[in-house]
Amino acid sequence: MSVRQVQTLRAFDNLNSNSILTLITKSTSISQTQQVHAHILKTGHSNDTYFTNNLLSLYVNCQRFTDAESLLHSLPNPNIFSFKALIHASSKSNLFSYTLVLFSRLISACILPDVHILPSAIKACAGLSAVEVGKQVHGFGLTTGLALDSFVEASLVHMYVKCNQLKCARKMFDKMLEPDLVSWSALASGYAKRGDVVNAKLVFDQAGKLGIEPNLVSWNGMIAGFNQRGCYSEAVLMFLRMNSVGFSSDGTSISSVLPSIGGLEDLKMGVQVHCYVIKMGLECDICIISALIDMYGKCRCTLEMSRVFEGEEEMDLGAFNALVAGLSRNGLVDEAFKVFKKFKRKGTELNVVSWTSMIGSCSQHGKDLEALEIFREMQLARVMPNSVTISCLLPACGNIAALVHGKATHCFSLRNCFSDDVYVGSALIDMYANCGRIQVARVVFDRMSIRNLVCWNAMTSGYAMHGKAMEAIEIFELMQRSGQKPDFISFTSVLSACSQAGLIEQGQDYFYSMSRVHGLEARVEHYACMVSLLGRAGKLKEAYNMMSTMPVEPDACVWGALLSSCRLHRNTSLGEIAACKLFELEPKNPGNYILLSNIYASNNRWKEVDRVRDRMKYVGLSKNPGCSWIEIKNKVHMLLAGDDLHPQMPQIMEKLRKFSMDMKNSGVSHDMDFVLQDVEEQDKELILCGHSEKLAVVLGILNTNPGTPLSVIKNLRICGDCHSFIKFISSFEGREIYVRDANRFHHFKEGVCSCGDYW
DNA sequence: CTAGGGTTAG
Repeated sequence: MSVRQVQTLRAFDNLNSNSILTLITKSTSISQTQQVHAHILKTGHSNDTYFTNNLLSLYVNCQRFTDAESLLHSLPNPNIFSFKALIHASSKSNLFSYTLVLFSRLISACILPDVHILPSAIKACAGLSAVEVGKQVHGFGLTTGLALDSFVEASLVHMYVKCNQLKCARKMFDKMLEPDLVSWSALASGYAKRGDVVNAKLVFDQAGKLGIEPNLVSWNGMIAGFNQRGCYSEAVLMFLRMNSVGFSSDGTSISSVLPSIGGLEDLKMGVQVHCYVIKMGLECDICIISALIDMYGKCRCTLEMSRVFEGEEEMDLGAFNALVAGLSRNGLVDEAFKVFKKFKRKGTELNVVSWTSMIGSCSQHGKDLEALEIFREMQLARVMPNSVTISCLLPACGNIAALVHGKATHCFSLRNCFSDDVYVGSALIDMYANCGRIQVARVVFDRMSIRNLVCWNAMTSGYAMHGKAMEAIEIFELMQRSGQKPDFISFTSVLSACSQAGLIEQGQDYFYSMSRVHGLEARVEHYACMVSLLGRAGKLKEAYNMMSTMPVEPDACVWGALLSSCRLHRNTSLGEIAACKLFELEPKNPGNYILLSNIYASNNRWKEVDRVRDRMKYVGLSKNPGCSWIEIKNKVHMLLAGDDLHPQMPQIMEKLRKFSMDMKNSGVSHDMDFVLQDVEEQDKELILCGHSEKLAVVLGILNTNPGTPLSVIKNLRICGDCHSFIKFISSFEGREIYVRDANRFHHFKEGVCSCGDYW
């Protein structure tokens, strides 16, 4: 003990206890508190509730909750004041569970709480989202009459808003004798946060009638609420309205409205707000900087975005995260990765958002292996992933059919209780479907307690991509019966399922119900499904006619669906029209040339096959190793199609034999053996064409043949439909396979992948 | 004892 402390203690000796307490009640120094404690013990006041309560408050002031707690325990007869300070302080320090423990101990000690303690307990319920406990406290307040206090009423409104029980909050608010500004603000912004635009506006516009004058916080709460819920235009309108009634926006208003401006991609307004920020000298506010970067990123102004970032002196993680997200949003994944690596090297402590946005950026841009690698690094860096991280990582596993990693990620989310999240659930369904495990996808789907549109769509499209049309339709119908309205994506999946199953009438009914029943205007991908639906059934003319009635110009997917159907039905005239258009739209896609040459070959028109080959060379596809193999591919196609009944089969076979000879002479192997031999050549691109089911069988053979080291194929391109692909992937039972073919997944996502489509 | 408002990842 220092000399000074001894002197202080001596000084205390000369004072009576009362004067000590009045002298240092406001003390926050722990040493002084301990000295007083020593003095109380010495002077024999330790059993005196009055003195101990005051001492307890001193410990609370010093944030020494454990010391205060042991004092509380030592008291033989605690009273309301013994609890008061601890309850208030613990609630203020967000130690909500402790607050509720203290509150229940108070009740068990038969001490009646007062109107000051109740709000703290209610605040704790709000903080814990413990609405059931909150209701009990409310009930207690009603029976004791304490709930009539305006502070208590206001805190109840707040609690119900925080617990998302807006109906209770509204009832409580309407019952208040003197509705106050704070409760009113909380209620209105609560509605906004929930996306209930109607009620938010209703309550907000009640202000005048209630004699409430909105202040800056009220306006900001509304803007932030609408922004959080994605009601971008409402947020911007609030911001404009606020300015028009003479409120000048502060940093909070700006950082809340900027993401909405970005969401609306309203660059003009974004720039205006940026100017205002500079004028008001707010450009040093880190939240505003992050929001500005985010806004410019969403408005596709990557240059301006980087300039705002570079102008910043102190490196802020939020700004860095916004920059990475902005770069990746604009397709500049490599740039994003560079920035990410630079900051990692610098030793910047990256948080979950940084890691997650980098993982998401990779998995969305075909860098799936990198996404998995970054996830591994993230764990090494001991940053705890959350449900968003998992929902970004799962598509990476699905994209490359990395079932082992997908399962590991699933286990990870089970261990960490992320699997209840709807986004994680949907991503799991998608991943299992992409890995050929549709039954597992269904189990995940069935186990979900809450389902949103994304889950239903994932399950429907999963079944559709597996060719399980009846199941896809069943899910689609179940979704509507459960009260979930379908959107564009739901229809794409169900139409694609109908097309695969040849359910023409049902598909047409769904198609027309889109606008008639659901008020959805059919998009180009829906037309592609319809063309495929009709075309597959041999109604090529009808399909072609439908294309001419489309409100939008048919794109490559629609023409591709027609060309595939033409190949299926060996229709040269329409096939030529479709191919001609496709050569214009995507001259570098070898699949279109292959399909057309298949049509010619199946009609025994070999001169035209040669012409297509020349054309391929002309557009620069001759370097494509697949190009010189076109005859073989045709041959494989014919063999697999098993088209023995083809009227010109003998001639075709003759021609094929000749091709085979040529191939042999030029050193290229032929027949079924070619498939097995060629895969042993490293780095070869292997292209397989064929009718889906037959192709799937071949791929199965190929894959299970012990002498076939499939791992040596660096580029495998399959011209088949989704059945074959799925079959291919699922035949790798227990083995890991990585498939990189962004094109295929693009088509999958669009949902127009149909029989014979090329990807 | 004095409540209500901010950025970035799906």
